[in-house]
Amino acid sequence: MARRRLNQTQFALLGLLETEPGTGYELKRRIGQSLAHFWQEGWGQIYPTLKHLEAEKLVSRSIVKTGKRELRVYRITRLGRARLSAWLASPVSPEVPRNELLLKLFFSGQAADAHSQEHVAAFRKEQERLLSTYTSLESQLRREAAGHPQLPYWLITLSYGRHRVEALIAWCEETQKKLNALERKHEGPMKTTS
Amino acid sequence: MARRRLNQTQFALLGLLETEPGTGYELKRRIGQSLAHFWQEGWGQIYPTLKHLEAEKLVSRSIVKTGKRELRVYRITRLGRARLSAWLASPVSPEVPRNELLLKLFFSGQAADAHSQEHVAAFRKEQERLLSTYTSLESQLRREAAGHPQLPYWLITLSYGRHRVEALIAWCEETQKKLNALERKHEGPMKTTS
DNA sequence: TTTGGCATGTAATCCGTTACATGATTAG
DNA sequence: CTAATCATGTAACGGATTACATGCCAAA
Repeated sequence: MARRRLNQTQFALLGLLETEPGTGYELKRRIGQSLAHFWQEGWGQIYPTLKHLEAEKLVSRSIVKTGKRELRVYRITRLGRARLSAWLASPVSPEVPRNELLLKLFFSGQAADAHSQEHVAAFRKEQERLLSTYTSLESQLRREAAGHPQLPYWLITLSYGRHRVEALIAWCEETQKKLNALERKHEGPMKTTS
Repeated sequence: MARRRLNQTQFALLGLLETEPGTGYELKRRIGQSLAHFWQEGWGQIYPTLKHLEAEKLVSRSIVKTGKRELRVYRITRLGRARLSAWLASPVSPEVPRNELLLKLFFSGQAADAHSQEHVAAFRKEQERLLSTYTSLESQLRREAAGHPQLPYWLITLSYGRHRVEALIAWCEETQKKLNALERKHEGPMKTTS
């Protein structure tokens, strides 16, 4: 019986299907549009998970013929809705994600730290890029989805990203100063030779 | 030849061994003490990875007998140091971690959202707990490791955590207000019936 | 003497990513 | 005509977590 967990992914798909039925391909596109900054799925997850959800009667599949092509359109079932809301009600499991940047900085004190500066600079650039996409996404949402009942929730997730990246950019600023000072300290003590 | 990746974990171990040799068990303890807020490892990773590192001559193992017991003490080799600094120099790979809380909030607009408030409150509590451990950890570090050459780097990683949780607490505050307003809007329109 | 911490590992499972494989339709 | 996009999957790999299994040693 395998007792597969198929964690998380199945709920992402159920949640998307609750809004509107769709094909696997379309679900992937919708993830890219709406959840991209905090969720990702690959084909290798989506199709097997849909198959699994169907086997458990959490979604149903109907074949839609457009010309010669068969589209497999999935829609959530009553059972699926129940499963989804049970998950929505269950507590969020705490996470301690691994952070490669911090691991490198942590160790860079003992080795050549010539690269910490680059790592922080690259990270900062990435966060600044994120900030600008959040900003434009937000104004786009307010324009195009004004009055949509779910808009407030979408803005909440965007705001999370914004708070986060703003804080991390401030940390970069601070860290870059610290690293510069450390570098000067390594060179400084021998005063002006040239 | 298998071409195993053994990503990340091996570098965490090499980095720790660079500071000081140790047993697998001890490495786990050191991770818990110093990297805990951005890194975790389980037994199932540590022991096989040490074995693998030894096979690749990146660490060496020596048996230390204390009474009847044999301790396997690992130390980093010259080759291991080279591998470590190559990794430290390599760019940090960007990550888009999945965020269960945001996924739940995103979907909660369409289902019973009675639980969003609880989720945010629990998350806030967790962040506040983290903030206080960061604060006490920082003063402890400044006291007990004053003058240690790596101290500035340790403080940098702590500061990351602090910036992050402070921003997320602010987001919680904002979000809780929004959710309260939404709830009132659902009840409000029918004015005072009782 | 028994409990808790030290110490070392294996096995199973879960899950995500990536590569592979295929073919239809549509826009240029 | 041909490139991009729509569309659906499978297979292999990588690696993290969790459970399982074992036994020493010190302190209460």
